[in-house]
Amino acid sequence: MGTTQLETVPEPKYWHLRTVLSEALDSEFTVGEVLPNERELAARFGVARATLRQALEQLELEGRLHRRRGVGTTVAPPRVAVEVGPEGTAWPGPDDDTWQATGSDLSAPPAAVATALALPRGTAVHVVRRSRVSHGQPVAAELLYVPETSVPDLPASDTPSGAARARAVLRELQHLDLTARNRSVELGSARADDAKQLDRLPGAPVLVVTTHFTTPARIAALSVATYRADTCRLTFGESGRVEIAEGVG
Amino acid sequence: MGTTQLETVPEPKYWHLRTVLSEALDSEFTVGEVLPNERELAARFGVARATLRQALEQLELEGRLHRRRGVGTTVAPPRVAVEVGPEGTAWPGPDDDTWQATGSDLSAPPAAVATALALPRGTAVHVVRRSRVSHGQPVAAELLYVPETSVPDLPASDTPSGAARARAVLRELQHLDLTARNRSVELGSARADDAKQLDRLPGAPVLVVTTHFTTPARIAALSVATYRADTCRLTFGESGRVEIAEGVG
DNA sequence: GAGTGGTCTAGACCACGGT
DNA sequence: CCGTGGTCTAGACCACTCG
Repeated sequence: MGTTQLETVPEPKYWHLRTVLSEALDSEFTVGEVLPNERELAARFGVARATLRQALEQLELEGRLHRRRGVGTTVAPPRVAVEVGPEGTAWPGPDDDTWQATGSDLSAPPAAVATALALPRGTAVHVVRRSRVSHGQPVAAELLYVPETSVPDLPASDTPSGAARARAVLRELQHLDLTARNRSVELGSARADDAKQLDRLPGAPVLVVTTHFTTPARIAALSVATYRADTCRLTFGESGRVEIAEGVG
Repeated sequence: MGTTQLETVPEPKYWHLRTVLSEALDSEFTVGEVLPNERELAARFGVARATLRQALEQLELEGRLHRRRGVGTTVAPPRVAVEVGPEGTAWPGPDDDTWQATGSDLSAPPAAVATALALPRGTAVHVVRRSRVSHGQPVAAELLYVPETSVPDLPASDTPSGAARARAVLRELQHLDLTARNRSVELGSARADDAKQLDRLPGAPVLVVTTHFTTPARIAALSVATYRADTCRLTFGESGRVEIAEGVG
């Protein structure tokens, strides 16, 4: 009878740990500070290392921690606000300040892309690779798919691939009366090449932003941009100025 | 000398497994089909169950699988396109078809919310809880924070909390000339209450959509909506019609 | 080479859904 | 009740960074 509500719902250990660590981060650590190593933390909390790691993974997913092999675990700065809409920064012009073209070639896109562009499977398109940097850190890798019919006046290039070719394609695109439509965001995991470009391991969580660029007549290009989910907050309003996060205080 | 490129970069097992399983899902399984259980799959691939689970977690993160304790692992349908912008569905009116008010009270918001609303810490605000359903499945849980000054004419209620009170607050909000601004999307993990509402476990990955609603004069309300990251694709264009995903074929 | 996080193993037990 | 996925353990070894 005298049961005084003893642990109605026994929370998983890793979840409780996450909470405890989260509060410790708020009150006892500063941005950039290095945490004790995993083996020590596990011992200190009396759990197996795997359990401790499960808690750290959560916090990394939430953008609170930054873990690097061979280095250690550090307290992450607040997420960077990255403007992706409505029609602003992601615009496919040659190097603005945020996007930098890294390469381009002419090849067959994935089947799903061909479908979206209403092209027969296996049709080659221009594939432009760009990378986005913010505050000195790489935040996004983009693949821009441009059907040949969208850039009929592209000059024959002596460099079959590379940044120069990419810029040439982007210049041609600017001649079109483009409208960005059907932007969508979903969670994904970084493929090996994206991961390398974003300085992460394969499988790292990313936010995939898909954008259709249309002319009045047809779909002129398709952009698939993968943003680091741990460090980025994607903003769509007219400014990303208003801050929500603020490490308590 | 005669080294013929033997595994230049030994891929992690779980990543390779993810790829193999992903291809198997494309070619040998149909949506809704139940996979063999984890112990069997692990044995079949000759790996420990933990490793197999790491691969399954990746696929679940990518929205390819659906795992339920006590039931099994099934092939997930393609992600649902959920419209969240620019000014459409997420509008805080009383029950439209997509949002359903579930409750409301007057209480002090988290410090970060108070800051964003430019209120002194500890100031009580109306907190309206809503839930969003799509295709019969819960996809989002929202907390809408409304300062008392935004709804001065709210009638005194005999029900101090509950759906009726929530609808009353939402009705009052409609009297204002609201504009949605500074919408942002970031990755988060579901807190215990959100998780329950979304039929997931605590810590499940979610897409957190933060929206500021402003009048010409000031910030009138703040919405924090958490969407299931595994089942949703958030769309911002004028329609979510154009499909990108299509299980190869 | 020393120290870090990343991967992997082989087991155990628990919580939940259906029968 | 049984079978499922979820949690947890105690170890081992690997890949990486840095002094």
